[in-house]
Amino acid sequence: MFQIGEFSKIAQVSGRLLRYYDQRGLLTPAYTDPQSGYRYYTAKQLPELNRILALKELGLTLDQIKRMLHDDISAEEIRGMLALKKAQVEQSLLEEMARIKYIESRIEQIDRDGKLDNYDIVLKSIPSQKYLSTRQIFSDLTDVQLFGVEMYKQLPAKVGRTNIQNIMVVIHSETWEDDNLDIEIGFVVSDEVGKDHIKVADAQMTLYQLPPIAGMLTLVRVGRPSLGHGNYSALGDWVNANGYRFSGAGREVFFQFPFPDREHEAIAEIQFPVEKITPQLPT
Amino acid sequence: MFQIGEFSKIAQVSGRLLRYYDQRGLLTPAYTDPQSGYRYYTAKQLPELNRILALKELGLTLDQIKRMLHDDISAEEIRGMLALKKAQVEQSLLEEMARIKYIESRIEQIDRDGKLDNYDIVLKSIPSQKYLSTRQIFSDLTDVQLFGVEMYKQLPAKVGRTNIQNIMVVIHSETWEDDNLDIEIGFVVSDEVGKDHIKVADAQMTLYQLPPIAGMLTLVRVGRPSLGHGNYSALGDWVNANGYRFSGAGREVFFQFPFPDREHEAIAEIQFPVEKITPQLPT
DNA sequence: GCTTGACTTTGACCCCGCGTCAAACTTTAG
DNA sequence: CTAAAGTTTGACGCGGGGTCAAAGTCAAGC
Repeated sequence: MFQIGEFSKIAQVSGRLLRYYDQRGLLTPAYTDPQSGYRYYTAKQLPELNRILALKELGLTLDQIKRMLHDDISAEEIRGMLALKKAQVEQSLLEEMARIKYIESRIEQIDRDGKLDNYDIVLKSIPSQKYLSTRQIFSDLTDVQLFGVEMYKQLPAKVGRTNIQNIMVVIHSETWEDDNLDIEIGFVVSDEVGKDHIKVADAQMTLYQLPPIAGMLTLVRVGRPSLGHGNYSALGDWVNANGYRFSGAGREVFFQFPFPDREHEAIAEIQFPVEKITPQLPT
Repeated sequence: MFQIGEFSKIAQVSGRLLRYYDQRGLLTPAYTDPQSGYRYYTAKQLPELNRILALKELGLTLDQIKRMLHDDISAEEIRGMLALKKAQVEQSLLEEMARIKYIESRIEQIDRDGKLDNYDIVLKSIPSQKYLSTRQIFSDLTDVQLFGVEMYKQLPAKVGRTNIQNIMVVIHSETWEDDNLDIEIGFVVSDEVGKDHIKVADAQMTLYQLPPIAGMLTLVRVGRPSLGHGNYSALGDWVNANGYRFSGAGREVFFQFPFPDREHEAIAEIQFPVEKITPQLPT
């Protein structure tokens, strides 16, 4: 019989850990003095403790270990738990590898520019939204801007001021040609809106439900849209560096619309749906 | 100006997180109503929040991020922090890879034997210890056992009962030949022991300080030593599966010495110093 | 102006696996 | 028998918030 201190020296663990495992019901001392509360361990408990430590090393939680030790679980079930744990560790391994590449790309960016970017790229998920929009070929960006102004004038009265959220522009053009822009423009609206055919400045606007998007790469641009060309290339760099690819049309959501007299105050979030290129585990 | 709920929807984060970042001084709302305490955010704070989220994605702590944002830190310092973080992530990547191999080896072991082993292998570090021992060539294991019994009879009186810890046996033989065992046997003793030349049964015992060992692979054997041959091969499997190699002579530390009439109650910890084979990062 | 319902506030507890005190008690060596 | 060494329970802390609860505030519609 060893006192807790002696046992902890033999096993190279702290006394606190032994008390904690007692309290959690993982390793109960062979004898506990009812008067003093002193815990006494035997050498036979050393392998029991080692089993706990070995399972902990595998990354299992103490509750899982407790179940494996006390509830008699079949070898098959234990195998399953280990296989699950292995899959989880492999997953986090992939995430760590992505994190390293991401850190590397930020370091390279500092080496190139001598400072951190003034924008940051964030991967989010976007819930389903209702979108009241029209799709047209615009021959000039100014026309797009004017159409936005017109929407701000007319739509609040038609669908209710409180139902209107942000102007969103979807860029359907594959390439950017200033005089041939295939663009969808409209408002993200709340679920209450039911009317689905509304005219704004000779354009027919229709309402539909956008699907949720699990992986949406976003970047906020502050200031004149025309000054933000570097933003798009930054997104391209990001997908290359982090092992993603674009999986759909990009959008811009305007939190502050670029009204003609206040273009420099515009704030927009550039969004691109992306998907991860299936990664390979190192061998 | 957005209320916290609206802002949290735009940014796809919880309101709790925004309040928490306010409290931690990471992102203070553009305006806080002194009467009601309501927080109001502007669209310009969206990029600020995104910067925080991006840095968090890199694995930095909130305190580190706060310093990067507020204390004006040079790009060079930021680069250093990122490089440090990268090294840390690489380290934990290596550990995860080791963990996966370890889990795999346990799964294979279940597939082979249909159940979990009844022993577990644990890697510890061992502090420096004083060792009072003699090294001899024994022609028979029984002689080793009898010498141990003799030590238990004579040594407590000579160095003090409370100073004696466990019998430890170091196996210097490279190969195991039953009739030619190069073995060191003695007691681990407390630091108080000063006498360094003591005779036990015609053998001269000398005292010296064992160095600490950072990586000691251990396994507890319960029962007759002769029945524990599988233990040694299990240790060999472990080092192969986990990318280590043996780096010195093995030992056995007896928590319950195998006295001739109670061999089946013996409990010993088999110890082998090991070192990690330098691992390679995946590319 | 009032009500109602939606929103927001602060505060507290919870998670995990212990490390690290502190104050009071018990055992052990001499 | 005493002093020193060991042990007990209990509480707080960590990191990054999630998840209530109770109370206060705001905006829309009448």
